[in-house]
Amino acid sequence: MFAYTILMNKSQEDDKLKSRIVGISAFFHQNGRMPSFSEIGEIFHLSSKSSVYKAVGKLESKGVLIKDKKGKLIPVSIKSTVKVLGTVEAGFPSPAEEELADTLSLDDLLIKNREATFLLKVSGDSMSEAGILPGDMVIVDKGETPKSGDIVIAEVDGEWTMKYLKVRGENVTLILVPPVKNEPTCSL
Amino acid sequence: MFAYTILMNKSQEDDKLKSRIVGISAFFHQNGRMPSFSEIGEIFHLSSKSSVYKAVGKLESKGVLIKDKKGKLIPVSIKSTVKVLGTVEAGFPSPAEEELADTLSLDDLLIKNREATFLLKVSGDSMSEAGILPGDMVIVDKGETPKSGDIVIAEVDGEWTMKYLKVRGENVTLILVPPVKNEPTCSL
DNA sequence: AGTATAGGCGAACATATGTTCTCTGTCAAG
DNA sequence: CTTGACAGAGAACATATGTTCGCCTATACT
Repeated sequence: MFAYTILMNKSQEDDKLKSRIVGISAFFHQNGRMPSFSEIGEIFHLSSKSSVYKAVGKLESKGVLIKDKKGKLIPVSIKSTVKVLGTVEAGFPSPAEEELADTLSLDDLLIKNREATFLLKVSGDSMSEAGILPGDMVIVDKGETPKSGDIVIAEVDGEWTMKYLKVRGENVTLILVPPVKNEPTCSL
Repeated sequence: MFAYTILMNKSQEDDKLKSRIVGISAFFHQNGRMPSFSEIGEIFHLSSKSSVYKAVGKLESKGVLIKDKKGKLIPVSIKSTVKVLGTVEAGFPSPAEEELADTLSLDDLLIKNREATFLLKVSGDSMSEAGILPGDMVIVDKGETPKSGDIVIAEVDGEWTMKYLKVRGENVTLILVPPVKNEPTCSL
């Protein structure tokens, strides 16, 4: 009939918030959109929309959720999918480290200009020294203007090959955009 | 006062549909959600929701859009971000090829188990033969059970290194999942 | 004791939502 | 010229939406 509030300490409260975020995240990745307030009610096991409203407001004040000007939820940290950890030699992530892990989306990390980006498969081994082996796939951004030192895809004598772009003067219009500084490609 | 329909031939019709999909895609990537029917009306320059309903139904019959059981639009080809093309040697994509290009999301391509996937930076050069150079980032899926021949991240004498897993008998629990067959890693 | 606070329920409200209906004008085919 | 198909407008409808208010209970703090 009435609500029986179960008080909890700080860590329990954090666990509660985290599990709620996980629930919303699961809904988002399953349905391709953010849940409505009544749907959040089902996720949180709240039978009242006003309770959902308060809970969402709390999550919003913590910066986990953001609303539209129309009140609709927009995915912010929800959309990000991969946790980022340290180096391999530094040791593998412990559960404690996972808590502090930052998350990001591979799409957002690797793609700058969505319309001008392509995926190509490499068949030659001309760039094997740079870690690009035959069979790898490369992400190409043809919207960027190539800088000297970049790896570019250029037409040489009617054939397309991957080369370093070293000096100016060549009429090359397509480059391989480096998502990380000094690491000019992504092979997989 | 009334609608003046401008009839158009086949290619013009395709252009119209494509521009509408582009409009919806732009809305999705800008707002993080699919537009409502009234918002689609603004995108399509339709002042009536029923016209939007018909237009959406047409797009739906072509498989470009899919609806919930609740009538809400879910992103399908909209979410995908990168066009996939042929090999480098096969020649660079012409505008005609771009039309036929398939699109996919890097997240969906590279990540199987979202909760168990991490991003690690490589500092050693133990796997340089496989194209994994120092400074590269690798995608690790610790939810998969390693197969022989996979590249795994294992603890050897208290240190974490990347090695090939060749035979059984080692107590390794974390592997590097190969998103493409015979290409067991992604470096960038 | 009493008071305050936090979290939840339920009702109410204005608006937005998807859906269906009829109607109007334009074009192409008969 | 007539007919039918097509695309859009406009109104109507049932439901879903986000938001606000008042009331409740259980704990925490004087």
